[in-house]
Amino acid sequence: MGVVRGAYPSRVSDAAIAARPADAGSQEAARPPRRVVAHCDVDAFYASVELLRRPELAGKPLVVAGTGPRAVVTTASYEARKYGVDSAMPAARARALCPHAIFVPPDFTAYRAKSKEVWDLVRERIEAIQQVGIDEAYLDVTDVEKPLRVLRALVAELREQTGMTMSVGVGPSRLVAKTVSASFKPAAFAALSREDACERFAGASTRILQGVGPKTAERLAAMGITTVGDLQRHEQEVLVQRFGERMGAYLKARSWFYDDSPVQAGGPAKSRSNETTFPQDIADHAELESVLHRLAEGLCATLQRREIKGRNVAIKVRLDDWTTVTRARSLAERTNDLATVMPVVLDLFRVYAPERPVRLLGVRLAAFEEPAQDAPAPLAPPGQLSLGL
DNA sequence: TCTGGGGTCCTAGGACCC
DNA sequence: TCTGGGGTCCTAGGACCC
Repeated sequence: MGVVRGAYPSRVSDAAIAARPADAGSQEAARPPRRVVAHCDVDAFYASVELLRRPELAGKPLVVAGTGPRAVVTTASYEARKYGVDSAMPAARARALCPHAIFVPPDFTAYRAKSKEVWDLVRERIEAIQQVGIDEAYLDVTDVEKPLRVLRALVAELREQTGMTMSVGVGPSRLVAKTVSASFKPAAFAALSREDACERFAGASTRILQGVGPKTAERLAAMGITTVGDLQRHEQEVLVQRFGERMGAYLKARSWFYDDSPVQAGGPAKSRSNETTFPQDIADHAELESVLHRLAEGLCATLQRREIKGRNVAIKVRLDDWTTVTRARSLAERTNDLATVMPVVLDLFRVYAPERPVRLLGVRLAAFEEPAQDAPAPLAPPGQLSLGL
């Protein structure tokens, strides 16, 4: 049952989506081709997986969260969200807000398995897919005939075969598609043009724009810009002054929902890390060093399993006052060997030698690529290029 | 009853080379 | 002797996303 959620638009037609600007004799060759992009987002993914396993919990507020004193909420069911519980909130606060909620520790193995089920099925239908995390993906359905019909069928099939409910937003860009699905979920199915999005979301907080996080929203608010409409009306010059050339232009473009970023599958990972937050801060360096050993061991095991080696070793230290420090060193050779990595980790830690209690430690390996051996040839021999004139 | 873990990208400054 | 300007590589911090 492809229910249209969110008040707008009550019905979108494939004909309207397919309509393209007349490109007859196109003098305006610069106009980018019109695209149709969908953003697909599984509703309350972790909580939904838990509900499948325990159907007796259906309709009850469910919170997936760790158990430690510093745990945060990973996902809350929509019943729990009614009480103000939301992702990334400290679990203790969630408990205070909704004491009768059922709290379940996360089971990432199960979520990964269900995620594979979901996206394998989507991939069978749609070629151009960019998965983002475990429960989201962008689809480029420009070349799909009757894209909305196909997407509706996909949503129905997904529900039938996997038990998951997917929200879908459609638009001419990833930005519009994402904003639509996020605004109308759960069980969203809606499409908006760029112009519609500009109108529809003009009164909404700047935070709904992907790319505007808490810090940027705060800086904007200090300038009197709290809504997307405020941002639309603001001089780009002023934005550029405050945020720099690039970010200023980016913010202005976002407010008018201009976005030409392509839907493209991400390449191989660029870094891997392993980090942990302690239930209580640790001041003892010997104890901290043994944690580093455990983290490096786990990281190296992962890299060995995946047959990846890195040249850049880094540690991360978060102090009790929340200051976060990173220290990194590049090696001559790529490695995933604990006997090579660990002395570097220890040296970085001992040179930094935190003077306050530590709440988090992390170890990271990066620079996986073979140093570019097939780099493009220089335009001219270096000798000629160098001191020209 | 403060703030997880795993990532990506951007910026800025310094070293070094030509 | 002093001058100018790029490149690249590297480190550190920060914002953002799921």
